[in-house]
Amino acid sequence: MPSKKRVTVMRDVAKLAGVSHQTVSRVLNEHPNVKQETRTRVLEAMQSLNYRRNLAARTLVTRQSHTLGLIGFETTLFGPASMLYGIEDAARAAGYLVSIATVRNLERREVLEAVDRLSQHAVDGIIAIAPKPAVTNGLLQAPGGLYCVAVGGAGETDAVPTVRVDNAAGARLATQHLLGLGHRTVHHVGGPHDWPEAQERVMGWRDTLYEAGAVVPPVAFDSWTAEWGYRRGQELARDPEVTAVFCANDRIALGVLRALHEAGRPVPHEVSVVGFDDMPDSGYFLPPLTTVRQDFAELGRRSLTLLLQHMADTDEPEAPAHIVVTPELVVRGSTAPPPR
Amino acid sequence: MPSKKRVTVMRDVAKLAGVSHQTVSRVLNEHPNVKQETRTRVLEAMQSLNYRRNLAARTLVTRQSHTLGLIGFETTLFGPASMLYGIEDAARAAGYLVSIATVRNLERREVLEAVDRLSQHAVDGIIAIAPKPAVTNGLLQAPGGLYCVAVGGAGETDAVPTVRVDNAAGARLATQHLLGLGHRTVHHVGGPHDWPEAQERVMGWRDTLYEAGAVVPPVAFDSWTAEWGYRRGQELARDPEVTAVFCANDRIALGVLRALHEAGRPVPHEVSVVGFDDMPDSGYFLPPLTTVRQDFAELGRRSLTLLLQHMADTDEPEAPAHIVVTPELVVRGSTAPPPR
DNA sequence: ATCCAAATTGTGAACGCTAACAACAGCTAG
DNA sequence: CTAGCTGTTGTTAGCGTTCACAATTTGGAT
Repeated sequence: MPSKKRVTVMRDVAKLAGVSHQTVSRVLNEHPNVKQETRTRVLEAMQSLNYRRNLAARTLVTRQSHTLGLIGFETTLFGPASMLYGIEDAARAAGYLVSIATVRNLERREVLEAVDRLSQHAVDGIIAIAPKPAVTNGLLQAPGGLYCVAVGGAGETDAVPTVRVDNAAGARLATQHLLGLGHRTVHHVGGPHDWPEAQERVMGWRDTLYEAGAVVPPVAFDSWTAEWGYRRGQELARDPEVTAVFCANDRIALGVLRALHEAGRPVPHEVSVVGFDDMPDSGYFLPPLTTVRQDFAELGRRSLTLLLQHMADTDEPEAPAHIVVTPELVVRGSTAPPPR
Repeated sequence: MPSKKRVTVMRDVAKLAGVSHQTVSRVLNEHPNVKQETRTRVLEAMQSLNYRRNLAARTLVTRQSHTLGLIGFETTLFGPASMLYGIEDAARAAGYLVSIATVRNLERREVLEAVDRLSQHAVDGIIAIAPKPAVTNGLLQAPGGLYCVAVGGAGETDAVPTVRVDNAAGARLATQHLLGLGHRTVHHVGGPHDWPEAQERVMGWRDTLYEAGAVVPPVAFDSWTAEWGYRRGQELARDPEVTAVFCANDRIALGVLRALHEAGRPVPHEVSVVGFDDMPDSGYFLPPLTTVRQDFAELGRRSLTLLLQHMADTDEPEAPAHIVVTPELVVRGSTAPPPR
């Protein structure tokens, strides 16, 4: 009963326009050698038949799907979500669709699985949000002819082109800002111990303290969560020597802020706090958070550009490029000179 | 010079296994009538040749891409991002890949464009994060045979299956909680005026006040941002009658919290505040936010289930299903009985 | 042994598109 | 007037699968 609805195909258009299917194809692909008159005739026919090209057929013969793969992790967080947004935006502008494959944990096996899934679907390239080396390494296993780019991790691997933020520079900015305000030293609340990004931030912070001849307090690592910041914040609040805290990200800072407040140590009058990321609402924390801004969307766009560029360089497999984006300090109300 | 790397195809596997290509196909698709022995022989051949099926060819003939489309809006926010996550997770489990098409603003034209893009890529179905009617309407224009589901909007349209949260019920929960604590009435800070979700929350709140015989204060609408909450919070803080504020979402609540704090009106001792959403860090606001929790990931999963189910019901185009998920109240530290 | 049904395998022919080449027009130059 | 170019169009042959059907084998039951 449900009539077999035949969809219009190239041949139908060709017949209506009185040309061969190949000419239709030429019009579709903007081949130069088509007479203006025929072109319009074909276009009209397409219009009136509401023709849409079958991309599967096209992919089959050209081996190009005009689809890009995105391997993501914890895409519910602000950072990754923004990168996804930036990537998708740029991809659409370049005529690509993006397909996503999320990994639940950053194991090599999962990454390989994601690469496999994407490559079966014939993606033309892959961008991986790759905060840990396992991802970058997994990428190397991608079948030949599949271009990959890693974004947002630390800069260890050389084999895959990467786009990343200079975390150490960001940490420097934060630390220098606090030292510049007159703090004797700066404490740090670390992220997860095994994340290169967290490590780089520690290094930038530590180096800055060294150079300034300041005491380097011990660091504790755990996670990226507010809960961790709260826990660690309670400990730091007990130590009257603590007047400045640099947190590995804004969520941790939020927890620290709460802990300090509850311990009766007003921010910024007694203790200054700096975060990292600049999430959308960090400016409305109590007090508004001074933080290091990463432009995630820009990171995403840059990675896409890099991927496309890499895909275009067919013959020259030159050394993979590495783009490093420098973050900037956003000063708000959570930092001030130390008391007295 | 770069040798034309021929990828292994079904015929290669067939030759190595000493069978016809069709038998290979049967093994691949788990057709029952294949002798156990041949099956293993074929599987071994696949393994040793590292064969991957070409999905484009398969799509061409079966007209099924095993890809689902997701139309998203502002995917950088926590809600949409979580839904995306839930959807992707469930989709993978069901053997589907998810392709995304973000729209920058919720206009009909943009939605149509997104549908078109996805349908050209031969997605088998579309899930739209559809907070406004324009999206749902746009979905109706999808070419025949393309199944669509809308998630997360308000429940107006009947033509498309939907999964949504009972916003009115959530607002009721919040309002009743505050009235139950002894507040004479509850003020509300609205979201964007033209979002059905924002409207539903207003209605749930208003109805509850009516039923309790409480005064219904005026509502102001603007956006979902902390900035708006801050602005509106400053106004409310000036009114000593205000002892309870229900915010259309957690971000607004964050702004309100800051405004109240700066105005010297302690929360919850003088003023109680309730949010909506339960974002990951709401429990670490100052004070920890009492809020209405929506399980976004679950919403995503449910929508995927609904879509698959809808796709399976080939013959019976029965009335579109509407799933309504009830949110729950999470009581934290931002609510207390009114002063005195 | 014989025959029928079921199980297993093989053989074209699509699917809708692009690539490669052939064919034909119109034009310029000799 | 003809050779040779350029611009435009048509023809044929895949791309790698699955589908429909035919062919073959197998396994009882007669």
